[in-house]
Amino acid sequence: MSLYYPLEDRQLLAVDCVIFGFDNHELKLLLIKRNMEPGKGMWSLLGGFPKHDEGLYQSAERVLKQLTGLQNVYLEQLFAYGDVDRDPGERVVSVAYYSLIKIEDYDKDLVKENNAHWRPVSDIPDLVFDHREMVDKALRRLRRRARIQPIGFELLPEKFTMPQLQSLYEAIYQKELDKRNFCKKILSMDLLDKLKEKDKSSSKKGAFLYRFNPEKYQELVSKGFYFSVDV
Amino acid sequence: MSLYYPLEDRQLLAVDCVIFGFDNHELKLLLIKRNMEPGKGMWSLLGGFPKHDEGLYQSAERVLKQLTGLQNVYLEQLFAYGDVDRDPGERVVSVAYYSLIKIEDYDKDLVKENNAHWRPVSDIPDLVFDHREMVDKALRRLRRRARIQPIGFELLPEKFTMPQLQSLYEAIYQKELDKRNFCKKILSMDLLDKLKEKDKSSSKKGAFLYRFNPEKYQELVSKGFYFSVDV
DNA sequence: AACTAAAGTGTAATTTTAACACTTCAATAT
DNA sequence: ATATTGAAGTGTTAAAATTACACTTTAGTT
Repeated sequence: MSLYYPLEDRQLLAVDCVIFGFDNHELKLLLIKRNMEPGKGMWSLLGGFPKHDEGLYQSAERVLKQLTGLQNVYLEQLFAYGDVDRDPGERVVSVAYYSLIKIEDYDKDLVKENNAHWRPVSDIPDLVFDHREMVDKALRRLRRRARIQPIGFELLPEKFTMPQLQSLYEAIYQKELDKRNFCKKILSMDLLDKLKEKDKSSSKKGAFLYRFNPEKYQELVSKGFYFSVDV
Repeated sequence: MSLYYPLEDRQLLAVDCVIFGFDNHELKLLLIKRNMEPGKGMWSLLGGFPKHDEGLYQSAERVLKQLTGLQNVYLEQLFAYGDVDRDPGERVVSVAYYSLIKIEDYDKDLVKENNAHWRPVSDIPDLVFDHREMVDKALRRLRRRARIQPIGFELLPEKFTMPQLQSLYEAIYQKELDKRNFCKKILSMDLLDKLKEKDKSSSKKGAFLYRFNPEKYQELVSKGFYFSVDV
C-alpha cells in the first residue's frame, strides 16, 4: 500500500456539512439528532466518511444528497478541523463544507428518515464536538461572501421578488435595509431579469418576480465586474 | 482502535505549506527541490505528515519550523485538497497552509539543508502535483485578505518605512499606487506608531520608520473598525 | 366607495475615492 | 561653499459612491 511514503499513521477522515436554507423570514440550518455514539441524542451536523476512491468534494456531495436528495447545489469547502481531541471518540480530522439550498426543494422523507430538523440560526441548540465552531465559521463565511458574490440567489427560489431578496439580505446580516437603496443597487448591476409575472402571496398588490441571470453575470465578470451589495 | 466508528479506510493525510516573503521589491515563495519520489527533482512546496497525536495546525507549524526555523508567525489554513488522483503515488488528502514571514528572519542553514530557494511569484517554476493550485489559491487569498486585514505587516520587518509598505502593496497587487493617497489612507487608520528614527538605506534624505501597533488595532476592532487599503 | 397593507419610486447631502505636482531634505559631486 | 541629485513628504479639487429620507400606486377587502 505505501508505495512511496513512509508508513505514517493513517488518519480517520470525515466530512461534515453545514446546510443553510431561507424560509422568507429567517436563515435556517438543517441539523440532525444523532442516533449513534459518540454524542447520541445530541444535535449535530450531518457528516460521513470519505471513501478511499472518493474525492473530498464528492464525499460532501454524497452526504448532502443523502440528507436532502439534492445535487448540483451550492457547496463549498469551509475548513478542515484537525484538533487531536475534537472528537472524543477517537482522532478524526473533519473537513467541513457548507451548502446553500432552496428550502422548498429538499426531500422531506429523507430529512424525516435522518431525524433532521430546520433550526433558525438565531436559536441554534448545543451541538456535538466542534460543530458549533463550524456553524459559526460558515455563517461568517456566508456573510463575507454574500456581499461580494451573487450566492444569495442559491437560497431563493428560481423566481423571487425584490422584497424577498431584501428580506434574505436582512436575515443574513441581521440588519434592516432601505428598500430604495437596496433595490437601486441590485438593479444597477443588471444581473436580474424582470418577469411579467407577479407574486401575490404576500400582498394584494403583488410584487414583480425576478430571475438571476448567470450568463449576464459571467459576461460582466469577464469584463472585470465585481458583484457587491451594501449592507 | 475503532471504538465508535465503523472500520472505514484510514486515509493518508498531509500538510503542505505555501511560504511567502517580501524582499522590498517582489513577493517571493520558498520552494524546495524534492529529493524523494514521487516527483523527485521537481519543485514543490514543503510538506509533511501530521502525527497521530498532533493537530493539523501544529503539524503545519512543525513543517514551517523545520524549513525556516520560525515559530509564532502568520500561518493560516488555506484549503484541504482531496481529489483521489492528486498525488500519483497514492491517495493523499493534503491540507494546505500559507504563511507570511519576514524574509530576513529565516534560518539560512535550514533552508540550504532542505534544498529550498526563494522564487518570485512572478516566475514560479512547474510544481509537483496540485501545488500550483495551492500557490494560486494562496495568492488569491493573500490578495483578498491584505486589503481588509492588517496582515501585510507580517511580511515586513518590525520597523518599516512608508515607501516600503507601499511597495509591498504594489507587489501584492501588481499595481502602482499613488503615494499621497496611500499614505493618507494608511495613516488615517491610526494603526502605526511613527518612530523618531529614519531608514537611510534607500535615499539620502532617509524615510521615517513606522511600527504596526497591534494593541491599537485590537482596540479599534472592538469598536467596530474595519481595516481597509484601497488598491 | 373607502380602507388597508405592501410595492414601488427619486432627490439631495454626505462621504469616499481618485487624480494630480511641487517642496523638502541630506548626501554627494563640483 | 555651492550646486546637483534622487527619494521623501505633503494638500486640494473633482468625481463617484453611499446614505438618508417620504410619498404614491395598486388591488384586494370591507
